[in-house]
Amino acid sequence: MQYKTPYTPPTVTVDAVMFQLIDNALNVALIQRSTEPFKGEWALPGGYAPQGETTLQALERIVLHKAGVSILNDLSYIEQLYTFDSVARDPRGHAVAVTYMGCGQNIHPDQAKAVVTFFPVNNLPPMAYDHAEIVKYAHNRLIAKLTYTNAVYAFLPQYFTLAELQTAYEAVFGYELDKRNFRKKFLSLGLTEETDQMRREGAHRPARLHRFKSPDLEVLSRSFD
Amino acid sequence: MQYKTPYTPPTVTVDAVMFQLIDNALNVALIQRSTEPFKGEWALPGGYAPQGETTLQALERIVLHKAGVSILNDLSYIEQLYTFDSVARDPRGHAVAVTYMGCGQNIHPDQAKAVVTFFPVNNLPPMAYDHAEIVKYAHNRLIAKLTYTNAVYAFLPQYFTLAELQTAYEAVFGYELDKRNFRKKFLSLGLTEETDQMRREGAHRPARLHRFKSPDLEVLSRSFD
DNA sequence: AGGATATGGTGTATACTAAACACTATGCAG
DNA sequence: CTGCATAGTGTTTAGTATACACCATATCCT
Repeated sequence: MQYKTPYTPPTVTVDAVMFQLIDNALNVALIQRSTEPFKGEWALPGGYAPQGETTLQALERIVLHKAGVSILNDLSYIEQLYTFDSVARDPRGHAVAVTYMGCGQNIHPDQAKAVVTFFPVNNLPPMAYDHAEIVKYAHNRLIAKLTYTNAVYAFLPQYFTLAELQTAYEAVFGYELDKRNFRKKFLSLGLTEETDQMRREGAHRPARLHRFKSPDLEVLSRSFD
Repeated sequence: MQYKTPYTPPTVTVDAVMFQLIDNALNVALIQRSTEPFKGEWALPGGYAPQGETTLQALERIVLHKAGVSILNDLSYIEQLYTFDSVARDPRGHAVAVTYMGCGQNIHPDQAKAVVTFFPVNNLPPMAYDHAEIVKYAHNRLIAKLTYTNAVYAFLPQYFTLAELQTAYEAVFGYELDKRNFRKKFLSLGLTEETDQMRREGAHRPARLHRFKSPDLEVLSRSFD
């Protein structure tokens, strides 16, 4: 298609919403901006996506550089979230932000560059741009994902107890579940299997460790909760 | 963030997947490309999104120009679908495509520019780029939307029969529903109300017309089918 | 006028899923 | 050996989903 004026694309940026459980609470990774605009404020890690790289490739490079986290290696699950493009969202001018959401169970920032800080989703600091809105959107998507897929696996280590599993759901959903009903329903999905290992810790009965049969994302036939 | 080389954004394009029911079948609006690449092939209406316009504004302008359809006026529902950005998807070079999906019940292309053609989703022609994949993705999203929201309204006129309503669900889902169970379940959602109007057509008992109480998209508490 | 036709409209029985709810089991610490 | 802290387990009841068949009624035709 021809334009009278030469075609100028908008700025394209990428941002990552990275979730992790810390102390049984759902947390998000933020960085403190070192430059204007919003210098000193908290923001999602992200940056400019140039020609020739996919947005996911750009995000991997940028988040590794700015936050010391490899979204490909440190996250167990990642998906595109939404593309935010209101003209006013960036004070420097029109920017189209392609956002991604992911979850990990043990995000280890490279200590040399570890400027990333985790905040509980229900106790977030004021954030730059429209990033508070993006985090909220991501949280809603995450709740949906946990109800119709096996995505919880992304928060858990390979071997885990049923109590840990339930806690992961509760942290994401934001409310408590009944232990007996939870186990009955979850186990009936057949996603996991018992192992012969137990976890012994503290002055109480040890817990059996379970693991997922498949490491891949599956859509459930009967959705969960 | 600083780059050694000046920042060059990728090309940003927009595409629309517009659904409509025709003869009780789900159809998609396509146009025949008039220029290379893929000249003569069928494609989703779309084009370049420039700096300074939101992607939705750009889409409205482009689809009106190329297909004679106003997505804002002719569609009852529109939402962002996904952003496709594999580097290889456009033979001219890296393009990021922000796609939208919408539904209408009476899409009237401006006849002077009416180069848009509707194809049934289960009998699509070969399509340019990755557009076949995009349509499939949109169809899956649409099925999901109809199960957990009241989005069917977008396919129906203001006054409709329960048979038409059921047909809309069947056309999107791709399978038939039981009439009695359908009515029981749907009516229990309380989204619609009876009117005192009837539709008389053909040699049989007339059907009562219903209408939606609210014209807005709502997420259902108990999802449908 | 009355019968054929074509679609509109309705109910019940059964199976399954969801929700509420409390006690025993077991390893460790003291 | 007792206390403690978490692990682990079943039943009852209510609600939702599924399967399934017949009567109602306006029109058309003869």
